[in-house]
Amino acid sequence: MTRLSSYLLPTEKQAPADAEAISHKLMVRAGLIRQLGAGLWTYLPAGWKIHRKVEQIIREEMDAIGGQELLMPLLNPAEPWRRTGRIEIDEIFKLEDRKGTEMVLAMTHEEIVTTHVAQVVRSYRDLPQILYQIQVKERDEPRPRAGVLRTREFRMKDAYSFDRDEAGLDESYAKHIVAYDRIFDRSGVEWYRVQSDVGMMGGTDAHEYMAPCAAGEDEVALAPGYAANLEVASADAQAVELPAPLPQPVEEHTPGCTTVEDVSRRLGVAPGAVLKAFPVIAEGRGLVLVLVRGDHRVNEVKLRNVLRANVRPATADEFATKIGPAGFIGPVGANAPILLDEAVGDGGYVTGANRADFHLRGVEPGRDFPFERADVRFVEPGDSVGGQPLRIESAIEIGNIFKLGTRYSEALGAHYLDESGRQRAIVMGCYGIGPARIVAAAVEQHHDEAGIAWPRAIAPFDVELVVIARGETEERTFADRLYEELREQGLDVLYDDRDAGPGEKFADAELLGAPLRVTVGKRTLAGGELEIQLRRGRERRSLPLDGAAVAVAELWRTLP
RNA sequence: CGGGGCGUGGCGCAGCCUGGUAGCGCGCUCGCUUUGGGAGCGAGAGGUCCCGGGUUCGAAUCCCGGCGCCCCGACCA
Repeated sequence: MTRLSSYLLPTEKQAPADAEAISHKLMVRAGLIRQLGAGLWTYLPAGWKIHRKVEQIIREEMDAIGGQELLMPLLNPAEPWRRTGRIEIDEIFKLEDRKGTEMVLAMTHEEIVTTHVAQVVRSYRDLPQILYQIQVKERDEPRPRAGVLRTREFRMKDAYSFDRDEAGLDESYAKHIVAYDRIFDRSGVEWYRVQSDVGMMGGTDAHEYMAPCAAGEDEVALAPGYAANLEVASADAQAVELPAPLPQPVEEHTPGCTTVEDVSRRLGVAPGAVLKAFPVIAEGRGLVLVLVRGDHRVNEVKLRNVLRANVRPATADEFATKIGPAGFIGPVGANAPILLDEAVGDGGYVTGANRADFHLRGVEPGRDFPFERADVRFVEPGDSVGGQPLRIESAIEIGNIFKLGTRYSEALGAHYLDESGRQRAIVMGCYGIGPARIVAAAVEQHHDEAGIAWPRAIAPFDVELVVIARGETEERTFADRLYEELREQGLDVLYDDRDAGPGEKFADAELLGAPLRVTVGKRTLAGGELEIQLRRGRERRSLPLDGAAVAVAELWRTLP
């Protein structure tokens, strides 16, 4: 029974002054969410309905691949977090109980689920397992932002797979791909599954699910048949025109030219014909000189993965003696290993001369300096993959899947005995989805100047029924009956029975964004036709009064 | 963590510079009128001006300290 006259749906004409993201503005204006503090949001009834619809889709698809739902405490003893070393993470909320025992608020549940599995699983016969929950997570984010997109408390579907070996993990991983593809398809958002960084934590494979939209915090590189997080994306660079080769490097006076732009202009060569020198300190390895084309940028995530070590830019002091003065450094004569980006083709380049106010022309990799080659640059729009042009879009990360391996099982003693009686570590995967981000992404992707246009599957209501009449009138009697008939058709109907004018009702209906609006007024009864508005595109249609409820239900089933 | 901005009825804002009755629009309550795209008239309710301290006869306003929130960047296991 959802009559708007008695339903808590506080809509606003004006967005909160401090809101920036569209989903933030519209979700507040539509009466779905209210803020309590930085990164802390209450879901009001209609907003919570949407969230629950998304959760239900997730449940159904997780169950379909054999996932078993459980529930683990949010409040955790610190001990398992200490055993995996993650107690050190700044984002973890830490507290003490009255006895002074250290506790943490879980930001995810690898430690806890693995602790239980370690206690319970003994034999290879107990594996594999897929366990999941939909539970609150707490993260002390340095900067919560954009409404519900990045919060300090949020619900997350987190799943964990436990397998006998890598082959088993591959199967569990593949199952999650099936489930996730279906979840995001059913939710009605546009999404891409992209390769992502596995990080330094021993993971072997990882993908993220990305929903393109302006408010996104991530960037994805997309080409037909290719999708990757910008952090790890690879592509073929556009060719660059190089000057004619020289028999040996020639020094040029370039006073004050410390940027690629300065140098390329002064020497009259394309920025891509200059080599950008980027000295870094690799943990446990020391100074490395990274070279990329002047029109490219060094990607520190790829660099870290290539060097298998944490990397930071070197300071001028750290490279002054081994290489040269800041602003004029280059590979020729550098006393440091050189990593040359794969996009640097054969030919003569301009590089720093390792002498203040001078550059070298005609420097050829190999002939003039030794190097190792690696792919360490960011891809750029206009690069290509398999001959197809690459584009870069911002996106919201709505899910991720990750092959963990044995990092947690080893730290927490999750072992089993195999067929030959040998003790082995359980091989794990973890799989997350943020339902709130699906909701926000749906708003970002599906809205217009009037408000939200929900995908049918996650809309707060299937139909909003608007009656234009006050008091006991013929229209209202008709609308009351139609309301019941629509409900009998299985539709979830919001009935705007308020004593308000038509303009206000229409505006609120379009703001809230149910896929269909049905209007009953004088005009309806006089004309013998019911007016229907499809929210997407605000297209209007008419249906005969006779059998209207059935026709509305049929129309609803055809919507995206 | 670096940079910037903002805290005044439910929402959006003015007032602050130059100290002296807290104001506007929307919303809310009551009455009458109005009813197919955010109505009209009239009468009302509602504010510790973020908090603490200081200056002053007097502080929303000036000074000091704190807190909160937002945006950009860094970070995001």
